Amino acid sequence: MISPVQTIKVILVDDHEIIRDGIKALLKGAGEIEIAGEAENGQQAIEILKNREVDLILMDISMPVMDGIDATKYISRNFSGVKVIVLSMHDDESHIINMLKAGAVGYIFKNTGKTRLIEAIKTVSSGESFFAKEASQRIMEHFMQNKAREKGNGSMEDVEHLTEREKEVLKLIAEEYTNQEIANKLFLSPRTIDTHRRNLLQKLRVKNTAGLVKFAIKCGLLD
Amino acid sequence: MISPVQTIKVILVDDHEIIRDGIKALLKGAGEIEIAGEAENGQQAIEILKNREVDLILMDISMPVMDGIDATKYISRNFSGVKVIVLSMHDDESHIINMLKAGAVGYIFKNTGKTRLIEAIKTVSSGESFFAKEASQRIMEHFMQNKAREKGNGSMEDVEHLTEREKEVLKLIAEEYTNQEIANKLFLSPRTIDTHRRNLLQKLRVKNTAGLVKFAIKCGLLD
DNA sequence: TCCCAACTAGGTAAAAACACCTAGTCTTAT
DNA sequence: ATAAGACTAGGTGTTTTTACCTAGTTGGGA
Repeated sequence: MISPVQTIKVILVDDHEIIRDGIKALLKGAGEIEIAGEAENGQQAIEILKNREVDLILMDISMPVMDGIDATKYISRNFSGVKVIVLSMHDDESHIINMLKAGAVGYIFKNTGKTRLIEAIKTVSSGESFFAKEASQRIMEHFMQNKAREKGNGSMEDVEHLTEREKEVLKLIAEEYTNQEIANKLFLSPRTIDTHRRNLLQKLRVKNTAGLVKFAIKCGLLD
Repeated sequence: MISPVQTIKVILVDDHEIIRDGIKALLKGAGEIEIAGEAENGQQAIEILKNREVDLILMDISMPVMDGIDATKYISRNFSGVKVIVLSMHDDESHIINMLKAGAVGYIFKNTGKTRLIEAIKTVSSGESFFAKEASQRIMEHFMQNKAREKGNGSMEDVEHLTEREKEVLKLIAEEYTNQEIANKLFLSPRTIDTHRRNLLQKLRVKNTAGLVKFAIKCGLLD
């Protein structure tokens, strides 16, 4: 049986010793939390996990050798019992979302107070997730704008300027046919397809086949 | 000045009176939490918001007249200071993700204990988010597998066989870069990119750049 | 009638992609 | 210790795409 006042074994992962010391000082008073180790990068953190029993990791993002994203990705796949809380200075969406995708279940900032930090550790340790205000907001924005993008369309006006023939050619390009093959299908010269192709590149203001295909998909020219 | 022991004004939204009473009983002891109102559906909840000052809403999902998803959507857009915690019986991904998209910043279950409930209210009230264990897991699953679903297409399992480098190159190809440009970005030889490209063509069983781009979009490597 | 836009097609070149090939280094797993 | 896979990169050659030209035909509208 697990005692209800079981200590939470935490390791700190950050390449700045001063920050690690600061966190240690903050957690000194909290009786149920035990600092079970420290690491300067993701690699070292994983080494510790192999040898010690750990409940939770406070993980920085930017670190040499192995950064927090890769480390978290590895840990969440290979040590599924270990929770990762990101302890970051960055509140930009990409960092937050990347850490979420990597498997982090908490995200707090380095200016967080003692009470919040302990609250976060206990919350995550009991299976919930804990995202600080700014992190929450970014996650929300990510979800919302995703939804907005589903119906909104970027440069959709451009499709209006395409002729029927051009749309036909564009569709076949996106279906992986070469100019020669398209010419055969449409009973035209390959040079004609080439001309259509160049006009498409210009009208849609894209660089190459990749851009054409993306546009074709965006306009729903394919199934 | 706002007092540090400001009470949190909460309203309960659920179409079952018994459940509302249960919650009220649970929150009786918590001094800093005040039940500022009750509603049987989203419509009523919004009416209350127009007349009273409210900090937080405990919101059910399935309700007559106006369900929790629509209500939360409206509230998060029109009463941005009001936090919504979902109080649900459902732990399936679609409910959780839909409420997230609607703007909920907390998700707990109806079998949650008193301590957890109060913890959740305080956490959300202070600007953080609070997701119960199962909700966290579903959110993680959603992020991880993300576009990995949509299994109607035969080739989706192919993405598993791509290496990190290959996915990186594929992404850049879809972003309209040439091999030379990709090589410069990654500090590699153009021939290496060429090799990756050919391996991608083979692994994904597509004919050319168009096929690569379509695959990249299909498995969400872009955006 | 005349003009315009769409569609067609060719010349010439360069750049890029595609096709087979080999092969070294490095890490990880057995 | 060995095998396997990832990542790297080169050789050689063909096919395709991209670029910058010109230019003829057609059908519909001013």
